[in-house]
Amino acid sequence: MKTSKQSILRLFQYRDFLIRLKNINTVNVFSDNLAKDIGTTSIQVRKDFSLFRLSGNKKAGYKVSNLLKQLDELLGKNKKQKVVIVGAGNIGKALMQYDGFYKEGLEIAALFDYDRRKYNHKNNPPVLPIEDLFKFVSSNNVKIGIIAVPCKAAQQVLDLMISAGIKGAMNFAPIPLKSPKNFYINNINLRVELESVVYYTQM
Amino acid sequence: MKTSKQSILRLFQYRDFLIRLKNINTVNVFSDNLAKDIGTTSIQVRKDFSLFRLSGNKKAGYKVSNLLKQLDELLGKNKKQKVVIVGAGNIGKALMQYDGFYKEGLEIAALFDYDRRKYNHKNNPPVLPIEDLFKFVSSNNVKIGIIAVPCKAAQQVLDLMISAGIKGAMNFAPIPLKSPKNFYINNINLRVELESVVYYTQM
DNA sequence: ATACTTTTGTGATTTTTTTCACATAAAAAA
DNA sequence: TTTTTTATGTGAAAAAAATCACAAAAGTAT
Repeated sequence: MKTSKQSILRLFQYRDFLIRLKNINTVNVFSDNLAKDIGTTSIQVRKDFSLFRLSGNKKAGYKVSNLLKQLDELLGKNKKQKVVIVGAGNIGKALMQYDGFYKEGLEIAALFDYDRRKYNHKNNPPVLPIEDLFKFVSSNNVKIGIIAVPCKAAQQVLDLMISAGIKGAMNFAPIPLKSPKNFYINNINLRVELESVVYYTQM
Repeated sequence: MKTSKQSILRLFQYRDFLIRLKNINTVNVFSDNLAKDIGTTSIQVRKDFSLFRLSGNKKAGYKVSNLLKQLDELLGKNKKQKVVIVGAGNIGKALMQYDGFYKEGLEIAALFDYDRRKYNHKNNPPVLPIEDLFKFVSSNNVKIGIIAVPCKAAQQVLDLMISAGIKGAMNFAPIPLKSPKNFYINNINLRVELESVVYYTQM
């Protein structure tokens, strides 16, 4: 099958919209509606679906619940995934408190920090000492990590995650990290993102 | 000139690395070093430079300070840019406290919120009532905004920003927003980013 | 029942982005 | 000095992604 990174990202966005539609009891949706919502064209939407063998009904569009079910299957959204966050600063806390994750099968299982003043074993999720990460990750079979620590600690945190058995991470430290080929890392550099807004605004 | 969105984003990343190199007094850099750092190839780096007429020295690579100067010019990093954040929650505060912006000519001029308990006129940057946004933006000539409010308020905030004269925004609300063609909006959907990590980890 | 309209689905085409291949220059070595 | 080695720079080629063009199906109108 000929897939692409771009279309997979869009599938997640379509799914997001479909969930919103389902919540307001919308039954049918057209490729054009999906396109408008995520800011692309209906041709792109249908092409994406075509690549993944997702089909609708001529003239009648797509059934929201049906399409959603197929996307869930395709994107592996039927299994719950545990996630750990390292760094209980503002970004870590923002992600911890974001209740949208849980609905999407993403469970923030725990936060970890170097600063003992931030420990909170009774919170849900708990904030634990970084020393506990290795044990927690292996005994809870966690595969996903989020790095929300300052630059200088980021590589060290990633190495620890890898050694503990984590397979993919989202990194907020604005510095590229080294990881093995079979490890997937998604670098989110908010400064660069903001800088690019400035750039395009000046165009 | 044949440019591309992708290469512009990379130029910002190269620049990031060059700043780090300059800070440790590195004088020369090779395309291969730049490539390794941002996770691409040296061919890509040279191609990017070629597109923007950035040149180095055969066999001796590039002069860090010289390249940085050229990138600053190219990316419009010589002018200071004021930025306002709407939403003084965790994400808003995380961005406010991130001191990396200031060094990059990005000044968080003020935060705005609907919740009066969050107001703090004496803080730097101040946290002001949303009602003050229009006046603040127009009198301070702010062109960039950051939307860090819940979904339901996001479109309203964007409309307000647009009416006040803001030209580009970074949006953290996980819902696509409508804006005119001449407005640049960078949607950051952290949930989708995390979901894609999970997806690629399962591959 | 037939024509018309709307929407999906996809091969073909175009555009964009990345990679290749190699000419060219400069430094280092012989 | 001449050769070799190591980088850059870029047109050409390949790959990836987006768009086009149009067939096909299904609903609506006549």
